[in-house]
Amino acid sequence: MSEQKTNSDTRDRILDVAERLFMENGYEATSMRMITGAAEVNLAAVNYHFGSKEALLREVFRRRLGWLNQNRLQALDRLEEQAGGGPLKPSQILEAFFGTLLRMGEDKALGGMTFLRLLGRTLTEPAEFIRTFFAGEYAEVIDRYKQALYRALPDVPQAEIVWRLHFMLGAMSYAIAGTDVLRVVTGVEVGDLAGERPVPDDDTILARRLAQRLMPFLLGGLRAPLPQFDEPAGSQKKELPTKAARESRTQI
Amino acid sequence: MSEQKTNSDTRDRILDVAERLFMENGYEATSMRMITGAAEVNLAAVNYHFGSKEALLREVFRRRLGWLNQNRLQALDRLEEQAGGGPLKPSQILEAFFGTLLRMGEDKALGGMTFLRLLGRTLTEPAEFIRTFFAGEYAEVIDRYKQALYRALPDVPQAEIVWRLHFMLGAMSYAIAGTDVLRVVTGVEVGDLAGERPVPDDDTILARRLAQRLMPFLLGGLRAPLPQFDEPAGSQKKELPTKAARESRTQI
DNA sequence: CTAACATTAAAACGAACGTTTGAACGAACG
DNA sequence: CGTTCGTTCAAACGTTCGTTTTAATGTTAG
Repeated sequence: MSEQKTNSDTRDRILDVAERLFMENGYEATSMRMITGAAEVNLAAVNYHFGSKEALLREVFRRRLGWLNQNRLQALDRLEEQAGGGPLKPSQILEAFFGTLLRMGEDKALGGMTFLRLLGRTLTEPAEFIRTFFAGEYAEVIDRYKQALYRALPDVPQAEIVWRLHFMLGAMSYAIAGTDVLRVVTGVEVGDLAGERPVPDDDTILARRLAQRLMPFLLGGLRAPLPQFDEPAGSQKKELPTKAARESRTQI
Repeated sequence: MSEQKTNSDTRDRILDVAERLFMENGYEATSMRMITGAAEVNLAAVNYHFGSKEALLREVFRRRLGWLNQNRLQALDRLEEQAGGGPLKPSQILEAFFGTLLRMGEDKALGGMTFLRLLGRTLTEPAEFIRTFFAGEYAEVIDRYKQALYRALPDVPQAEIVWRLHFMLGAMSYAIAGTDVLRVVTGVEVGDLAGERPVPDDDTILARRLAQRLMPFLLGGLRAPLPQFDEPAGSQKKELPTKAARESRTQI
């Protein structure tokens, strides 16, 4: 779906270019002159339209995360409504959370894989203003999904669920960032598929493949057997933080 | 003969401080003046001892990754020897790969959690010289472990294994980076445990907890049911070795 | 002691950074 | 027409960046 972006507008051109360059180089390594140069606008345009470089980055994310998290909440609303008060299946919850995100990767109007990669790389940036911003943007969504998972997995300690949500976010972030040592893999995958028929788009294929591979992995991790704690026998562990810290390596 | 007398003071102090500051601020946002100032050495000392800022970062990693990947290889050697030519268990492989890393987090002499966090955050940095460096440092280890996993999971398509190795690396990187929206979790965990007895160290506890929680998750993800491919044409996408295509790409 | 070498010190380099300024432009409107 | 107002422009601001230079200071061996 060819979307006619109003690229004639200075403001949008800056946002689009900044999104790409921040993804390619990171925030610090991307200068205002690189952005305004590539967008073919005046150097002062960023400060005029957004106020500062930090505010520009925030706006780059806001226009995408707004849509994303809103749709995540709606997806959860829909599921809970059709469940009629009962708990959801973990797979449904993961599909709503991660599927909504990964579907952005297939839609260029929503930023496509460019935004997904930017998001994955920025989530680990240590800059304080970035962390603060993300914390605010994600607060409600994370809380809602955490509650949903608590209800979906009543026998799993809540602390354990939070850890695993943490791990799932990491697996996804890293995978969509796609900067790592295994990068070639995706190339192979896409290459294998390329000659079959009229390809929609390399990034679109990648996004679909990624979703297809990632979701079973996440679900398997989420539902993995719990680590063994030394506890009084027959205890019905609720949320209680386990007392004994095991020195021994986990026997998996 | 000559000892390492020359590397005694200034050089090591720079490395220690750089490790911490790169972790806290990222590579680009950490200036030479911040490093030399905190290390209480002259500004020119970095260029004298290491040549450049890039070379400094490489050396920060080299002194840790050398130990890490060497021990990873040794651990794998040991397992394969005692298996006498047979395949290893996936849990053994993961323990060797991730356990070796996570044990660094408990040992201050090996960099402790500071280095682990730095590693997790740097793995997603887009700078070319960083990616190139990591690719070289990890090449042998990744290849060896990939082969071990292929043999341990003969019924799983190799491409799928690589994807999941990818996901596992992500879950671990993100978890040890510890910058994300769920950051509070670790604080709660550590706090719950703190008053118990003479605490080894907050970071040590965190490293142990992390290993204990992460390993079952990774194993669950690795062994999750395979995704079903709903390919329109043919659909007998059994995904056997696909020999030619696989060898066509050079591994990292 | 002296010569040679390795390290540290202070100062400066040019380049690039994010941001600000003040003028110029162009459409809108009375 | 003149005025206003949102936007764009070229130029410069002061600061900080990584690196280099040159001299001073140990340190070691002949």
